[in-house]
Amino acid sequence: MKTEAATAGRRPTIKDVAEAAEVSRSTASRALTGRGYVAPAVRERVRRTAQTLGYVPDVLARNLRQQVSRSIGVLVSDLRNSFYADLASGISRQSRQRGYAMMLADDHGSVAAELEAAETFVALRVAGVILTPLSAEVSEYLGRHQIPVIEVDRQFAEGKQDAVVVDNRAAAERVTSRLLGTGHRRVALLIDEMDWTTGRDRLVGYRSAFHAAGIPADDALVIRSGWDVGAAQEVARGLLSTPDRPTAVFAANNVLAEGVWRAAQDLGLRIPEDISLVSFDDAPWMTMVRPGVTAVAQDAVALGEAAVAQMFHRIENPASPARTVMLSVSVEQRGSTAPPATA
Amino acid sequence: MKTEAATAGRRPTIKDVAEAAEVSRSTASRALTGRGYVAPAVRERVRRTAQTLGYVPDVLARNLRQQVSRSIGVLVSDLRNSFYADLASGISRQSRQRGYAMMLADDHGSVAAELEAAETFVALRVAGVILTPLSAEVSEYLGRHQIPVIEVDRQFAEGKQDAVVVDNRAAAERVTSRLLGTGHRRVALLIDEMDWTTGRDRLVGYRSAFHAAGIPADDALVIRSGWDVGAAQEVARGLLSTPDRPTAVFAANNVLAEGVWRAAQDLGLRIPEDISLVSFDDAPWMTMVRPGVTAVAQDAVALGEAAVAQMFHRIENPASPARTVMLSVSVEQRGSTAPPATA
DNA sequence: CTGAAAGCGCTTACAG
DNA sequence: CTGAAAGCGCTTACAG
Repeated sequence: MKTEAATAGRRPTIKDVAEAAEVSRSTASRALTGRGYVAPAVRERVRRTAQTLGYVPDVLARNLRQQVSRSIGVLVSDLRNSFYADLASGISRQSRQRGYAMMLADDHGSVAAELEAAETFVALRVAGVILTPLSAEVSEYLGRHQIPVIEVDRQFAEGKQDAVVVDNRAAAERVTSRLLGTGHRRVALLIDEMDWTTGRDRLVGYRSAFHAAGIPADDALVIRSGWDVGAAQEVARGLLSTPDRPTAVFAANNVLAEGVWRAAQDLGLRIPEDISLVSFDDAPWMTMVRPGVTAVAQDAVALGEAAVAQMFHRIENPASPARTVMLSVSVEQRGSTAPPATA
Repeated sequence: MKTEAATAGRRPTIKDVAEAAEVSRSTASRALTGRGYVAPAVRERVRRTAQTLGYVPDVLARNLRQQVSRSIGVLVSDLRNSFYADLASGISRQSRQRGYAMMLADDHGSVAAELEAAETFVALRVAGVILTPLSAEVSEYLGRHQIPVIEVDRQFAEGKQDAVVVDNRAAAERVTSRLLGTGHRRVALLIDEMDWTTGRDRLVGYRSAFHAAGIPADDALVIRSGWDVGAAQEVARGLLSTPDRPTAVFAANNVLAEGVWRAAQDLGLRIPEDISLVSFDDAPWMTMVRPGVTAVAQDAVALGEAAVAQMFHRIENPASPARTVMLSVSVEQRGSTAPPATA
């Protein structure tokens, strides 16, 4: 059974299988897909033939014919950041379980790269896109091309678009309240952006903790930083060098927390005796250092899985209203927080 | 210019563009792809029409017709491990730059999942696959289907298959030699596998350092551990509790190093006074803890980029002999290593 | 129960 | 300079 395909060195197609099994392509297709009738004996013969030829159907061609898509596009900011990597991991596992392949791209923070990746996804006819958006345009663009979009971690068009997020406001309020409750008054917030829902809501939660405690919040303690460790370290060094330095710092994410940690080391400040530290986002190093760093822990893998679930919900109910799924977080209480020395 | 596509709510095809621009599909195609002749005025009209219709060509259909593939498959062990995430990041960036989309899957250590993912890649007709192999079968399987394979980090068929790795032997010898050179005699190797080239070569390097120094190696100091932090921590706790405990531990990867670090903390052992520690693989936490951990640093992003380069080399030179690319590593000397107390 | 024909969205020799 | 026709690999009503 030497087929032409084998001789020519090209991949066998269904035509090769059909010829070798001496049936038509129609029958071969029905035998292999299991859709439509075919005599049991014939089906067996076709399947065996496919097996021996090493035939693997071209699912791209199949999908084209069936006018369906079995892949999803995933677009995150930076795979080297463990938060996004975990997210991708959750999405990957969950989507493969449903028989969908994952196309992954990262935009390394560039709005242009983000849009370019979105265009690629449209051209690839993915069934949907899960992304951590950098701009409002990208979701709009994909929506215009009728591609379901799930925003994860942050949202641009709150309530207009499906999203999977955590309750940033509540979590920020919770950890800030704890600090205030143990006697801290000068609690600084180190933050790198307030344009996204993440930053905005964390700021709001921080402020409402002061309000709830009846303590006036000092806006000078809301410190803006660049987004990388070096920038945060420098800003934190300045903040912690002032005579009336805060007694506690709430870092709005794990990168900023790393900057604060390093700055405290640089200045010889002891944690928590001289300064308490809380991080939004947990990270592996926070349990390695002494003392451990108290952190708001998001389960990024679960976030990814929930995004996939929402995506399929959307695909099955195209007309249902936009939904925002909120996942809970946990606060990992560690040694970096304690009552202030002066209290 | 209300097209049928717009009215029906389906995506515009080249047929819609052609009709709206009042040309044939052939001409529309030539105008949009730039291949083949078309009158300048006509080309402009077609392009404008496509623009206003929001036409995005289906690249899957195009690739089917052209019998080419513009995607690569990537298969790693676990995206949540920063080494693999960095690898994927390098591959992603480099492949998009060449106009290829990346399909990503992770096998979470399961040989069955690995093979399943490989089958999906064949069905998807990827141009090639880059993977961190778990078994010899997967590369064989892909090879049988004429899909170029690049093995990264570890190899199964050394010299028979393209690969991008680091010189594990040389690096392991280098760090072990340094320990011996500063007076250590009882240097343990903590290792989780010796079936892959990674583990095997690190062991060989460790041993040849002893040989080169003329010091007899004690095989009882080669300690086998499970692959996760908990297992390593337990094994290390046993090792460090013995009366004749080693004066230095060389952990064969970053997960094992974390286990050793935690075990030392558990036992109240000071690093480096009581025990020196070296890790193969750097990790963020190693610069956060005090003292920092001396590590062999592999640039995983660069590894990924090199794998993509090798993949395109292979695609362009299908018959060229298998090539193993070896990337250099650096040794990050930090505070966790010092001469032994008794020296 | 099976096969001939059409067609998914695209490109490309080829004829005019 | 342009369009009709064929065909990539597949599936699916439909006729027999």
